[in-house]
Amino acid sequence: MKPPRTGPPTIRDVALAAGVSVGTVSKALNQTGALSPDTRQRIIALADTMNFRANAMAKSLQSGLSGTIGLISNDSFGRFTMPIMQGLDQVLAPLGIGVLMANATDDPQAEAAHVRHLMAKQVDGLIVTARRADRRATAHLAGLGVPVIHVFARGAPQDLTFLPDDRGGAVLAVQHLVDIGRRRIAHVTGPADFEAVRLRAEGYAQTLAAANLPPQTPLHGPWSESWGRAAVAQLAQTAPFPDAIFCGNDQIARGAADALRDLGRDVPHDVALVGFDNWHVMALAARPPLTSVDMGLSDLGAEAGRAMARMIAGDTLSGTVLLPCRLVPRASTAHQE
Amino acid sequence: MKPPRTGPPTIRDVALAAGVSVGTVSKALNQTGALSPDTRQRIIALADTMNFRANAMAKSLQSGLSGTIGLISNDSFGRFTMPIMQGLDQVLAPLGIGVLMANATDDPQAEAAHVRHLMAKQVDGLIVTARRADRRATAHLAGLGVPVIHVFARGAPQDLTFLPDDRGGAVLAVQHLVDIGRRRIAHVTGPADFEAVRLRAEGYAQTLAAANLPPQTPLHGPWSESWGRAAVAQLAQTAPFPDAIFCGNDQIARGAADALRDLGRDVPHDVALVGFDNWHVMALAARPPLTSVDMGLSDLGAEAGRAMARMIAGDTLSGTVLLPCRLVPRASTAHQE
DNA sequence: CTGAAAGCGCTAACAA
DNA sequence: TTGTTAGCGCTTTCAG
Repeated sequence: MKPPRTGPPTIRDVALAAGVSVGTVSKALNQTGALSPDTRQRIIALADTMNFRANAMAKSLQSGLSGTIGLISNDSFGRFTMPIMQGLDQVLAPLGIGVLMANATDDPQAEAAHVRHLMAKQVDGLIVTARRADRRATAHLAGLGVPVIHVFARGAPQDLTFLPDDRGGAVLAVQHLVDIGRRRIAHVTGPADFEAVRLRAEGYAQTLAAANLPPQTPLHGPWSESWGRAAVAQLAQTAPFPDAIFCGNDQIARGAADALRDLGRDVPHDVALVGFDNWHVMALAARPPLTSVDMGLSDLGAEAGRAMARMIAGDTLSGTVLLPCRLVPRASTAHQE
Repeated sequence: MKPPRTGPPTIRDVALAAGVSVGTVSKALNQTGALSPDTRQRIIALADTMNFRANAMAKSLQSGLSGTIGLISNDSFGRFTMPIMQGLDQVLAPLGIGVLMANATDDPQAEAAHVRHLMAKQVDGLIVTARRADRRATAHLAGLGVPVIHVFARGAPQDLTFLPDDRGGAVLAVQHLVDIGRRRIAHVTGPADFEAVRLRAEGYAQTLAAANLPPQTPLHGPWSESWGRAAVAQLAQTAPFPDAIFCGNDQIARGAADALRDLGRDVPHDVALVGFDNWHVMALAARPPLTSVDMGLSDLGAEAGRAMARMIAGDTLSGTVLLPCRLVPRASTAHQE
């Protein structure tokens, strides 16, 4: 006398209950094969009342697809990763694809271990995100046998990469400053070895040139508020003082705003300010709230998700896709009467 | 003539190459069964050179365990979730357990959908994190058939919950202020409907009482910098002005620091400041850098991971575990000569 | 000490 | 239109 089966109902239980074979149930539930409409309906209804859920592991073993992808990132604060993850999940969850996270560090050794762990879990694809210094080492990502997509940080050239259009974002920002009548527009930004920094500086220079305005040499420093403050102090020593500053990120912009207030310069009246990232905790808390460039990270994630789904289905995609940025105007560039 | 097998090597390939049976390979690789030491070694070595990785899906189907758990959170910025995730992954990855993420919102409907998605992926357990308003609705988490652990936010009473010791953290903070000689210690904090807010207020009151100092009614407001500034303005209207403020989080503390500077009050000389969260982007960027209470979120995650591993193995755990907070002293309470 | 065989839950030919 | 059967890759009795 075998113990009365326990646990969730299997396809067998449904077949038994419906008085048909397992194969028939499978066909009914998957909308495949040729079945009389009413057996199909009957089985579907029955499965539903029995609360039957097909065992994902069995399906996976059968199909060779785990139905999960790996997301590997080295952005420990999650400031960039979370929005990307959100966009990703939003398109992948409805497709029945799950996202396995692995927090890597900058240690390539540890990162390789994470990749191994994810591969051992049989992920159907890998999304690689990173704080973006320049192109990162990706040796351990070669020949994995699954699609690899890079988001927000450039990866190996043969892989598909999604990036925000940094140059375009800078154009948006600087053109906005030009449009509100600013003429002496400075650029205070991050370390020069970031590709994004170079691209934004290009967008800055090119927009000024198009407007026949004098470009200024970008000021490079760390991505911090204190650098923003220091940069303003530096700017204050050389006349004429700018009437606008395009900042490389919101932290720098916020530091600049604080320093300008300490100097008695009004933002936006004396100096208009634009940041980058549209990081709400910074942009909204700053005094005044910062106009900023939004990189649309969740869109980036969503696009990567769609591409991943296609690649899992067999398409082969590669190259670099730039997604547009969006300007979010706030008080730091508000029109003055 | 069948096509020459492709794809990763299976246990069959190893068995063939080793000239033994599949069962033997399984035993060798899993350190189970009774095998002669040298066949075991030989097989292990061979599998290694063949770069054999046991198919996780087949193992899962066999064991009934997917080797993944779900992490569901509604903290869209990831500020609280990421450190928890990190601790979790740190203990779970070496155990071969992956973490599937689902970004819920506050919408219970959507959250239920996420839970269904995770359950469909056959997760072996569920970790629930949240921005913590009070005990959240958890109806959709009942009777899932897998262990559920709540981290950082209180869940259903029958589930295991890991929380930071908010009251203890507050005691640490206020005692520190007492120790550096402050006597008029105010408390500016978040909305009163957060359990954490109530607990911290209790710790505050109890520490003052123990030191024979006059307690002040906590000032409640949103978790924002602007509330920190507003609260200082409010405090400024009632003499005597405090010589220390214990703030409910780092954003409030930072707002307070800014407002105090605008008022010409020196921090820490005139007013010492302690924040909560030890959120680096706030605590370090503030002027001066903030002394803060660290909730040890990654420890919380690590503990939850260990507990989850035990529960998956069959242990049944429940109740609420409080983990200690840690005070991180910085310039905002620095000793003055 | 090792091999053979059953079976985890499901899908997909192929038969009936 | 439906049932039967052979696996997917692995573990685990049970024989030998």
